[in-house]
Amino acid sequence: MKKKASIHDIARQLKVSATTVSFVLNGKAEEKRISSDLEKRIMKYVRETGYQPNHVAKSLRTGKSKIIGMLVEDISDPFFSSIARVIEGNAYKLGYKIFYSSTENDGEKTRALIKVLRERQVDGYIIAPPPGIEEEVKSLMNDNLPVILFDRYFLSLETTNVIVDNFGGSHAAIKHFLENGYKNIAFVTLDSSQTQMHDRLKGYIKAIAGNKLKQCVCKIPYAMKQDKIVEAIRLFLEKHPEIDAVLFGTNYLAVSGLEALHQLGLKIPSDVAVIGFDDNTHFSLFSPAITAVAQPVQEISETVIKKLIARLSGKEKLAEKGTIVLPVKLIVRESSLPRRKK
Amino acid sequence: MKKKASIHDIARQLKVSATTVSFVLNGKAEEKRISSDLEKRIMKYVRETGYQPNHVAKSLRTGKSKIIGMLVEDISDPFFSSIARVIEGNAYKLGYKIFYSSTENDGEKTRALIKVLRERQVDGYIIAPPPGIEEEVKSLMNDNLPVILFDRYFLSLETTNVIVDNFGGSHAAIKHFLENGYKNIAFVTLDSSQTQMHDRLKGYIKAIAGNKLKQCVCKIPYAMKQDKIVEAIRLFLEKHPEIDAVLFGTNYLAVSGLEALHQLGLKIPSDVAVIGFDDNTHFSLFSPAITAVAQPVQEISETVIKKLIARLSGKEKLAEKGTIVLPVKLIVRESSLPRRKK
DNA sequence: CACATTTACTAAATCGATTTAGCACATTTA
DNA sequence: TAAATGTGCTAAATCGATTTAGTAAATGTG
Repeated sequence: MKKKASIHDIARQLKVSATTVSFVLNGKAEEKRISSDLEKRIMKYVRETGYQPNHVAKSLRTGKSKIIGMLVEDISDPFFSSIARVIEGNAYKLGYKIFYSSTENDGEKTRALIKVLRERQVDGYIIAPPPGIEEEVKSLMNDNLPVILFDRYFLSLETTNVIVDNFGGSHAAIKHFLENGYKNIAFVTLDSSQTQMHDRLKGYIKAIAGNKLKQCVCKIPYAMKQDKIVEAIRLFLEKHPEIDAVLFGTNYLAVSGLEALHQLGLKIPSDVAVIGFDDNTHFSLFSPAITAVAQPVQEISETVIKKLIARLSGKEKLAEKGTIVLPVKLIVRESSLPRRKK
Repeated sequence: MKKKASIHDIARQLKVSATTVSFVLNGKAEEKRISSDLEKRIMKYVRETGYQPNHVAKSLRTGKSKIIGMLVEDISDPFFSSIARVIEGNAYKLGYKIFYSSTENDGEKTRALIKVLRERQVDGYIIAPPPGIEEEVKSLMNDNLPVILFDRYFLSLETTNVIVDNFGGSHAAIKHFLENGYKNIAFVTLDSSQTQMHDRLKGYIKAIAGNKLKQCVCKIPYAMKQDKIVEAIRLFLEKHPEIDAVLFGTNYLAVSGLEALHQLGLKIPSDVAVIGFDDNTHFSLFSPAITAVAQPVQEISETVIKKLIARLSGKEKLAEKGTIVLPVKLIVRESSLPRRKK
């Protein structure tokens, strides 16, 4: 295992100074008045030896890392992983790498992750924050580090946020149920006060209240295991036999809910109609195919990275703080169509 | 934005040397005979000021980063993302962070990613390699860097590999079809010579040949878009109306295949029975539920991280090279049950 | 009491880059 | 011809940690 050549080794071999090599390598040959003759000689040698600068040393000196830290709730959730994927691709083109990790919506773990990212001098942060990390986010901003929050945010902080129209999404879903003749509409959501869930709940309540119907909300505790969720939803449905339609607040609640309906032998949509908040590649393959409020993954990703890069490159105009709300789209499939008469 | 305190600042404040502070911070106080009095004083001060060592500087000096680089084909594929998730969790407990990225099975992109990881001095590599990066992997090994390959590997390299019994998996799937009365069994796979696909194909061929049946293989080119795949499978099925059962070589081929069957109005399993290689959280919710060859995600993840940590901590015994083959499990659901008589 | 050993601590080198300040020589200007 | 300007390059400081090779004082030994 021979150890890697440093810029000094290069300099020694070529009988020039490390300074000169550094200038050439950073494209400052002209600016620093290095003769194009020497420049070529250095470039040639570097190319031939395959010299790779040590970026750790570079980061130490410059304080920059060309790395963006990204914290999502769960990288194995298709919503987050597809966003991560698009962001990674775009960042890559701009010379940035993405370093992502799952928070599991756990404040403690997230604090530790932010600490690690700071230690590594990442240049910017993209976070779908769990509850209770306001202080850490504020501290990042105090130190003038670029932070973009997405999916949810903190009302108490003046950050740059990229979210979707959660209120409008669930409101439209309920309206769609009503138009198709459903009247006893339940909302199965998380017991969470995070903005995205809060807004979805408000959209539901507004639509229900506006039509003088009865609210019926099932709140699933956070971090419950999949099989427990199925059980909880089953019990909820058994307790409320009048329910003829259900809006599920998240992707995985919908999946668990479908399982619960299956266990109860309830047919979709003739017994109970279903809509999921957040679409899923597979919803169209279910039978019946599941209606969903689709979030614009591509647009979310592009907006997030655009905002972050604007901050990183000092384009203050584009980088203004505030909340960007992207539209959602109700994708109507079989699971919410009018019921056949029994 | 005040700049962060360095170890020298701490030392200056306490009127001791940076050396001493470093020793204390690294738990070497006793070994280096720092009086427990001074040790406490330093620890107290560090705690109170919230001093955070600069890990970039630390990495530069020690050559270690406590970061593991992980390259998967596609982080939004549930197979890879769930493995990433488990590995991340385990590594975290051992003081390592995971830095993962998607290769898109593209050699060029992967080479670039490996380069970045090397520049950042990651301590170890976990790679699901795309074709054609033998040289890079060899180079990592030459430099004595720990590398674990998983999901697929290179026959030409003596690496540590963690894979599943691909041959056995598809062999068992075909056997299951035969036992349920299917005779014209097709295999829809990728046009790839990577080991995992190769072995799955061999398992199919062996089972078919052993029973004197006719082979019928459909090879989908790599990197084809989802809708094109659906079309290709549809054409394949139309061209071979005799097919009464299909084994799909990967998760996403199965999903596309189901869509193709749907478009052709073919019923599962009465017209065509189906098995997917690689299970999916949603397969049990499809109707009919889809039979699948399930890979032991948890076990793969644990084996990978165990092997890597063994190498990192110098436990040579545990860290021996070679290929670990984990068993797969055929999860029988409705899509492969005996057909009702027409 | 002289010498060896132990204790408690530190100065300075090092990792590999970037960057500031400036040197020596050539050329232009007044 | 002396001063000013331009050209081409480099020495040394710096980023913030770790680590080697010590030193001075206290204690132990015969």
